Amino acid sequence: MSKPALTPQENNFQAIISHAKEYGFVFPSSEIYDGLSAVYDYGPYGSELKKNIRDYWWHSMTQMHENIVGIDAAIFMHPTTWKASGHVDSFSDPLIDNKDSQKRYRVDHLIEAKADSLRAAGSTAEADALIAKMDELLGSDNFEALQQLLVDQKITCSVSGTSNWTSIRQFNLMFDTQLGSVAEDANTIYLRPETAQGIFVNFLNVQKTARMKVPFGIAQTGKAFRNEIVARQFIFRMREFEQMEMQFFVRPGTQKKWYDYWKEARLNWHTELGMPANKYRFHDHVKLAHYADAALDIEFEFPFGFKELEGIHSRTDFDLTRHQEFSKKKQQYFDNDIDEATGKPYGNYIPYVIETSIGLDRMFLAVLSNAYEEEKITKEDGSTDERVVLHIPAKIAPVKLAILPLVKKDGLPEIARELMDSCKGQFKCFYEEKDAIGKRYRRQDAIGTPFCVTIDHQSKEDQTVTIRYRDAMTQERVHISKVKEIVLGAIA
RNA sequence: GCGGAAGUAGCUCAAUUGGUAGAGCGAUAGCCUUCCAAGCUAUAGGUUGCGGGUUCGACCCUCGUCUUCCGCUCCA
Repeated sequence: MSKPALTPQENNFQAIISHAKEYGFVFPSSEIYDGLSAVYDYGPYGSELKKNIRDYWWHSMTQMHENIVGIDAAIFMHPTTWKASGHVDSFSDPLIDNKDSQKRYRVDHLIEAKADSLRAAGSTAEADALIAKMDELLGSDNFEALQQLLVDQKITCSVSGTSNWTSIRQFNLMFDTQLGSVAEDANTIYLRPETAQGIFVNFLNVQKTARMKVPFGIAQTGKAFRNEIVARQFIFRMREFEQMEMQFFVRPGTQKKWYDYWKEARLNWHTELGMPANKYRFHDHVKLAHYADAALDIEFEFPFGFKELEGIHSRTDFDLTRHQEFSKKKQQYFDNDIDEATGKPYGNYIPYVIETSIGLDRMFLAVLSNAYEEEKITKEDGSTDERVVLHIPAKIAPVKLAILPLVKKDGLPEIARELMDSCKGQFKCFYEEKDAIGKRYRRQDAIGTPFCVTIDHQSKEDQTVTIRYRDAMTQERVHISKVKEIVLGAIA
């Protein structure tokens, strides 16, 4: 009868989602029309935080690495892009319905289940043959034979017990739409399911115009779209999401070295931001995607467990080679560096690629869930109180500084306004003179503002103000001219 | 997609056997002038998720639907 008690973590996740909505970080999309499943909008503070995370990433990639440049490719791409990338063929699942029970299954799962039961019965060889047959038919898109396989193997629906199946259909995870003016047979175009291909098709444009030499990287942030069958867990898995990707082009044979380099470099990016190292771990892929010779996830401990936050993939020369085949345009690079083994230049080759790909929305959720705390505090008189505080790293906090005159008369607002005007051109500030000072501090805690400055009567005498620190709740008196310096020092 | 639970003001919750919706907090404006959510006054805010049905009458009963959460499933 009673619903199962929530674990502290689940409870905390609920609280984070509520907090995100109540304080203007994340709203359900089109909420007045009951929302749209797995689509969310970012509010005033959420959009600032998201932008700051994106900027921090962009800065670390394109400014801190002299050999990485950025691009901003269109979401729409030529349809052949997705044939070359393999998404048209493999980014889809073969589905089948049982006509009696109306249940829908993935065909490969049905067959794998059958193979498992064969193994359990000791018929290992038969099971292996079945799987091999399935892989062959899937690979050749031979759905009729695949369906016949279901019948031959007497695979039935677990609900109805019958094998009264519909025909097999492909469910593609890419969204498609129409583009008016292209040829009849190609007028379906897709919303990109990943941003990477925009980089690959521009490989030579970028290499030539920016005069890049291997090894070099191309960085990009932008929206991607996947028609997930089930999308859940707040902004963790959305149908429309934003990626921050960097493709690093290297000399063939050196990919392992760079894979290891980026594995460490990317983890460092997280910890340098102030995220706790113990909430991260690597997860090596056992089953590799069609394009990779090595792959791992950087997982983060979200309130619902360790989940993928970022991927590091060694994509080999798969993508560029495929684009070369499909476009009939050479995608090779001429390397003038001398190969010590031969004494001659390395010459023409298609570079290998190391990809780092992080979900911006997932990073947002990682930051938010890590920052959220319902903190018990003991007041000076010994009584206890609670505050909700977001310990967002100062660098990416939506608002850096709140400027609060203690009272709204006696000339204090004038001094506060002057400070506001001198700071707001350099970082995001918030001015407020309403309500008791304690209440204003709490409101800033709730949105993660790292610094509050209060102007009081003493400020008029000696030009000092109190600066109050979010995490420790301590404050100190400093000259008003030092405020900007302190904030800039913390967010640089 | 399947199973379970839930939807009343921005939030947390009330509302008798079915009798036409209230409070606290929050918000806004004002007073007070105060260093960690103080106090006082006023104001705004709801076709009870949406659509049918039963009824003289529905937040309440019933059917459908949407959304969210939990479990399974899915996530190259």
